[in-house]
Amino acid sequence: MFTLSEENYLKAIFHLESISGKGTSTNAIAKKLCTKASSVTDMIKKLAEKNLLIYKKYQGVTLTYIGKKVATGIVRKHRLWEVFLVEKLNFSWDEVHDVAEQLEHIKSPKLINELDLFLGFPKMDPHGDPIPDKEGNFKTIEKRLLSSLEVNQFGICIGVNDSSSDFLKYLDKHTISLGQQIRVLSKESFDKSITIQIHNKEISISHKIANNIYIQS
Amino acid sequence: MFTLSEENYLKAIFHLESISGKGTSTNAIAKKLCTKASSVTDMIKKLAEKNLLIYKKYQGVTLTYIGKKVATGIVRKHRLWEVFLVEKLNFSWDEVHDVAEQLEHIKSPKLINELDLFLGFPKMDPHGDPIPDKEGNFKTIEKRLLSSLEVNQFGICIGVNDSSSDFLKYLDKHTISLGQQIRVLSKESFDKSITIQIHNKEISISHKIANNIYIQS
DNA sequence: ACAAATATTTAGTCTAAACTAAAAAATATT
DNA sequence: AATATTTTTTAGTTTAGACTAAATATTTGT
Repeated sequence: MFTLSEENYLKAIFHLESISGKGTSTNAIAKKLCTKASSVTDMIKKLAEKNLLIYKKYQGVTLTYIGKKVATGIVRKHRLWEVFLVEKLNFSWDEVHDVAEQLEHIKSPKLINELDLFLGFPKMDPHGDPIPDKEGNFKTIEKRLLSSLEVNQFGICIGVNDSSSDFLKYLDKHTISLGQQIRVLSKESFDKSITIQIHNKEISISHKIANNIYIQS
Repeated sequence: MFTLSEENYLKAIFHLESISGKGTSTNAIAKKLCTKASSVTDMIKKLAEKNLLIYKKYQGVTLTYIGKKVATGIVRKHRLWEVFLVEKLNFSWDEVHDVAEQLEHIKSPKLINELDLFLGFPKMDPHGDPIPDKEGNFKTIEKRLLSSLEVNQFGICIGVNDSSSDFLKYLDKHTISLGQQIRVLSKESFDKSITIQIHNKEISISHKIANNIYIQS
């Protein structure tokens, strides 16, 4: 159906679109995929030919309905495999990403639907991201960044913005995980670092960390 | 480490070698992979460069120790994934091959070893083929073709030589499966077809069928 | 042993997907 | 508005892995 490369472009564009809510620039795609803008131009022409996205020179791209379907299909596979790895194969949440990047390209509708059944139709992956259903539909739940909480406010950690191994290991070290209650004790205006209470312990985290943790409040 | 194409060549050569016990000709590889001899020549030069096989012009190839290790690694992955598909995801034995062909190329030592553990270290895949262990070792059990049995001899079906969906569906239709006892009732010299008894039923099967069923007797 | 048939290799071409360097368009700055 | 900067595109290369057609080895048949 689609090549590995085509699928990776569609997924990247889908993510960029869902963050910005707008069309996506050539440069943004290049950055996301660690490639060059000229390579992106080539590929988006090809994807436009196949009606997966709308492209007008110098004006970036927008996924078509079909393009979005394909992209959510890949996201669905990625997230279901992550659940499988954590729940069945003893992977920790910082180990799943690279393997899931490979598994998401396996082509077999039966495989992924049976996997979904086997896992009990999970709604979230190990990082708190929603798993699209067979039709590609998923609800994005209300969430805000920990960095946006005011002093003395609190909320439940429900997701992370960065799924890199380094970041997730940092969270593990400080016993921050999904479902945990976090209260903001103080905010430092100088470097925007904040002190939080978690598990009855107080810890200080940088703005960058707080900016990658999602909270439901 | 290795490309998809390189892995497919190594696996094909490994299979051809283990059938013939000898080195493998360019043409045989081309046939197995449905490609052209000239493409094979190109690739085996590359694999020889990487010390995965020994190649002398016009003399075919033989896998090196390393080449065999890589090949058995792929076979191990293929067969473990087949077990997973059948035991956990409700696949039938005629549905697993194509998906396993994709899954066998996923690169993650942890993934495959955890899968092995999750499945309880199976020794056989759904077609009766042995699964290499972590080190690539596996025992090939004594087996003979059903077609080689004499009249009134019997044995247990322990494997198949052809894993194509068509063949396996044929076996399902005639209730032939692994572990079944089969007795040869008569052999027709005209077309080499044989009549067998299985499940207290008598059925007649062609030589080609009998030649693709392995028996332990 | 020699011709015929078959197998293998070489040489050159094609495609997908990347790249660099240069040109062109869009945006920002003064 | 004119210039500078940034973004995007074009044009031309590169690499892996396939291909065809032609050349060369090897094997087979008489």
